Amino acid sequence: MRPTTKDLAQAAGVSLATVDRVLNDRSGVRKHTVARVNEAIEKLGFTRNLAAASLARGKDFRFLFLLPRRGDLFLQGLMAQITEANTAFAADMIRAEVVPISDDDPHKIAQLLASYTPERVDGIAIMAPETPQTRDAKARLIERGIETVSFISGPGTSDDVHFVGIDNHAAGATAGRLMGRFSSGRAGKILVIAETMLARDSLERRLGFDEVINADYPHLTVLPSLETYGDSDRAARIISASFANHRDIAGVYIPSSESRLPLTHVLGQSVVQKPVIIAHERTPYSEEGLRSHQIDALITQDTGHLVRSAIRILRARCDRRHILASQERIRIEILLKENI
Amino acid sequence: MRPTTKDLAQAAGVSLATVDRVLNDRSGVRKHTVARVNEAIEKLGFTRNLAAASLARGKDFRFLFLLPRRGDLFLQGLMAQITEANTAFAADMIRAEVVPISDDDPHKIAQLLASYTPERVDGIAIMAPETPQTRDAKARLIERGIETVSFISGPGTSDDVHFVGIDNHAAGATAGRLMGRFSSGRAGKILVIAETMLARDSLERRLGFDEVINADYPHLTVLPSLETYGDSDRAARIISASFANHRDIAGVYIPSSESRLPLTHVLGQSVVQKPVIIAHERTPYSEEGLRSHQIDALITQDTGHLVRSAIRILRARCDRRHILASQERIRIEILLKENI
DNA sequence: GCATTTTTGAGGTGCGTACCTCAAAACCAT
DNA sequence: ATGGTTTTGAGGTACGCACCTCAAAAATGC
Repeated sequence: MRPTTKDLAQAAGVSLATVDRVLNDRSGVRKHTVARVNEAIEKLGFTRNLAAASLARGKDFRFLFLLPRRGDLFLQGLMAQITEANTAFAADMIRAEVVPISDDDPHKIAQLLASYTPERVDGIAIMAPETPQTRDAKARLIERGIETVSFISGPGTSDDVHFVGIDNHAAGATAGRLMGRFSSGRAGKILVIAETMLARDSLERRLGFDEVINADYPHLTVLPSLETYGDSDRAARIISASFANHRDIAGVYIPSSESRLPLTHVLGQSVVQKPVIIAHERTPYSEEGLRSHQIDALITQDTGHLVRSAIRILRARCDRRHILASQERIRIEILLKENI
Repeated sequence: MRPTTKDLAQAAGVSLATVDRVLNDRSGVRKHTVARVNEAIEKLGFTRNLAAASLARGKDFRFLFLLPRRGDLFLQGLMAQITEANTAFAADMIRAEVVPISDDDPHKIAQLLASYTPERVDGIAIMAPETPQTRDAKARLIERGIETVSFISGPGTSDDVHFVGIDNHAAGATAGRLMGRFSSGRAGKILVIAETMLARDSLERRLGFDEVINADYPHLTVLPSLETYGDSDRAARIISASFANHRDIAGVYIPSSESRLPLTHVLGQSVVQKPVIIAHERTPYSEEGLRSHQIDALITQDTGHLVRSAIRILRARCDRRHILASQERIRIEILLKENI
């Protein structure tokens, strides 16, 4: 049978109360005694029974996901995953809710963060660009005892908060490698179409992409990024112009998570030879594009994994429990038609 | 606050004892009453507090992983993951142990399975080819109340047991697609080197591989599979012979999880143009091959995910709890140097 | 309507931990 | 040694549920 706190107390020659004080590092125990208890923990291989602990604590956890308000397919998928995770984690006394934010207004976000109290919220996953304002607000949240993780949107330089997401530079490099290898030595231009290059993710992806293309595929030239700003008319105009200017477009790379708008306009162009098309994120639209051979490859991150990982990390930090790093690492996935 | 069994009893107008009988479907409750309780569950949105339940039950779970005795790098990695999972799941009262088996002796495996009793073992993950003997043995295990899952090695036709692993046909097809696209229109032969084609995984992968190559890359010809039987001398001989016979080897595909042996001999050949090399599974060796550009792509499955998924499924089935399918789906991953 | 069977209620115990109180013991400086 | 402070012990309650017993109530068969 597994050792309990009683066994621990006996082995360490102290009382249950003292064991409890050590386990939940409460004050009022001499260093010497703490050491004795810890030795006993080692010796017996004691592991806290989390079931009993969370039962005794009688606490339930409330986590928030602060997500950009604009509801593209990727974000919709993300929200669906949060709903699903909610039912899955219900048994663990965990609820997760989505809070829509305007990710372009750091001041407002900081204000929102400042409004949360530990009584109502235990942890927050934030998908927003890192700014001085939000960084400060996060620091103050932690002081108040609310855990935070950076979600999907780029890792801050601050190491004190976890980041749940992928290395976008590497993701771009992966796209670059595929573009190079898929284009079969054919010389030409590469079109890069983003929603906006102000977004850090797109920027980093482009850097990684360029690095690989420039290093290993000299016959390919990456054109300056086009930005749609989410505007269909504008997208139609600039994409058509690019195809008119360059007769030798060998590939199209779409670093944004929203690929639908740029893709519809790219696919509408008449071309001699179909360019290699690589986009990011799995959505019903992009998946269909892959199936019908319109898209050649997708670089994705598993949204279900992202959500569950964020929740697990927040939960573990609430109990200052150890995190299993290998489980929480989000991988850069490559999707072809065959392994959808 | 979350509703408890007391709230349920009150809402349904029955006693706690009856609620308990319904929840743990014990006998002796009229259909009518069961329905009333279930309605109350719906209405209140009651969820069993698993922490309390598993605490009250006071049970700990013991799961076994029956893995082939031969200890190649892939299996070593798998075992490391089981050890790691063990510490991670300790808090949930779950222990996992590895039992080495000879996967070529169905009779012995069936015998081993027959020796397990529900008192000592709660669930078993079995990595072995499906045979009539093992299938029967599994069925008898389930009758005795021991849960089983098929692990990595091919899904049986029987739907009553879960399968934790990838679709090997699709994995082979993915490899085929990459081979076709990476070989840049260059015509030639494709060498397939397996440990043995008696293994169902290798067979299915090869089928998927051929399907794609034959359909979309007519300039590539897939040669009959070479089998090393894990013998280094034999590998050296047959691989050298193949390279001598065919001057135009454009690619090498290694469907087995053990890629070290075939690869060392392939890399030793002197060739005019380096063939595209695609292998399976991430090991320290194959990872290094990817880094040093010796291997062009790896098709892998996440061993950590495999192990945790098997444990979660066994655990859920012990409590006849619902399984979150999306979390347990093992993906076919593509690894390039950039997204290692 | 009777005896018999089935269903239900009431109540208890225990799981391993958290957290509380109060008193006793050990330690410390003077 | 004295008083004051810190550390420890003993004991309790509570958490939500599983599982048990025994008696009462209800349904059933004849």
